[in-house]
Amino acid sequence: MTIARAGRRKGTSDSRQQILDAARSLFAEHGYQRTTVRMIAERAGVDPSLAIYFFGSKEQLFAASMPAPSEEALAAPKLLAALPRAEAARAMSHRILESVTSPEASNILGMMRAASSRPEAVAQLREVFIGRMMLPMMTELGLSRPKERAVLLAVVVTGMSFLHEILDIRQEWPDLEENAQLALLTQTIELVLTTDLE
Amino acid sequence: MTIARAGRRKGTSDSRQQILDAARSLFAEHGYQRTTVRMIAERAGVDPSLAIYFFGSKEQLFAASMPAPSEEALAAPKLLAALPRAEAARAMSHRILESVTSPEASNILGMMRAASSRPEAVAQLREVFIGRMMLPMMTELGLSRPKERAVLLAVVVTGMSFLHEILDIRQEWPDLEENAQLALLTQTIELVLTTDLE
DNA sequence: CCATTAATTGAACGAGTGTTGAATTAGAAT
DNA sequence: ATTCTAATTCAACACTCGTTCAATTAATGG
Repeated sequence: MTIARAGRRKGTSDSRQQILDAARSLFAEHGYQRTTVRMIAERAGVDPSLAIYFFGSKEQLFAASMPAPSEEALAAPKLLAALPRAEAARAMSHRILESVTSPEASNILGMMRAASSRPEAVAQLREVFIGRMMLPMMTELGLSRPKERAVLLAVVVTGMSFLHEILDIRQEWPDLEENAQLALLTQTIELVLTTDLE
Repeated sequence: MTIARAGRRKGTSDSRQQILDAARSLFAEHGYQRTTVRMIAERAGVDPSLAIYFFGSKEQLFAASMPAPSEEALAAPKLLAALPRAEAARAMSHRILESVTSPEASNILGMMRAASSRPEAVAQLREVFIGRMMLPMMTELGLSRPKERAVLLAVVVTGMSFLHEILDIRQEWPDLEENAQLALLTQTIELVLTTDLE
């Protein structure tokens, strides 16, 4: 067992990216405060000071680790726009339930939780979550009042994920099956899509 | 300006309650981690060690400071049950928007946020929020599948408050007026109340 | 009145935090 | 080759936090 000596490593290094990945997952998992620079460094297999060396501070590392929306998520609006409206609602609710249920795909929602008590981080997240994900869906679908609809859709999504991830509704109500969730979620989304906002 | 000397004060003291109040508001405002015992003590006008003396630890103080649902909230189900269903939906959405908008009434939702990264605190909050507030409403209204409806209602409420408190949707979309919010919220709640869950 | 207990402060401890500086090694540039 | 810069570790600093301990003052019970 050789301990790592100081100095630059041979060849090219992906330490920077590994720190970024570790930070992203840990922030999403434990929130900002509970995640320490030392934890991030350990998961990245690196010295804590290296993270600071690369990003300047924990604060800036957090900002840099905010997830950009996946290409898949950015492509979704155009795909959905091709479908008839009822189909679009069903597809969206499927996608939402998926992104809420699957543990790795919930990066953005984990980040929302991480940012929830940090006013500085909120604007950036709002831009990503609503501005780049929800709003494009609404405009691409050609709906009236897209901003309002985007916000209301975000209400459903965040509420769903909050209850799912954080309050873990499944543990106490296992008989609330996904089918029932999906059914009502679909209707709710359809409502957001179709309601005439005077 | 006389500085406070050690020793018991004359007469009866409400220090314990003041610590509890300070803790409740600060936890709801800043979350668990960002709230320090020293902050609580300062707001309560008291020495930090007194808070520990009374409650044993910050952990136990947090548990003790969890808000019980107000008597008003507990009385709501019976009041709503008297109304026709459409009226009930409107009344509920009003109540929800109110509780989400007013800064002091959002204690429970602030606590949910505070507890969000602390698994130990989650069960207690779920019991209060869903079990004692949402579920009674549904059963009192005599609806089928009250558990599912309670959870779905909670989805709307938490999502609404999350966006309002945390992402502060108003700052970037000031033109999203409360009327539009209220209109769609009412419809969503009505949907939760009336949809036939197969 | 005396002993006990409750309430309160002040000072300090120990653990953990983000961050810095020096030292070391490797690639890049001249 | 030599110089410069980038990457890396290690040790340490300053700070904050939760908590503890001793001291002090007031109420309470016998």
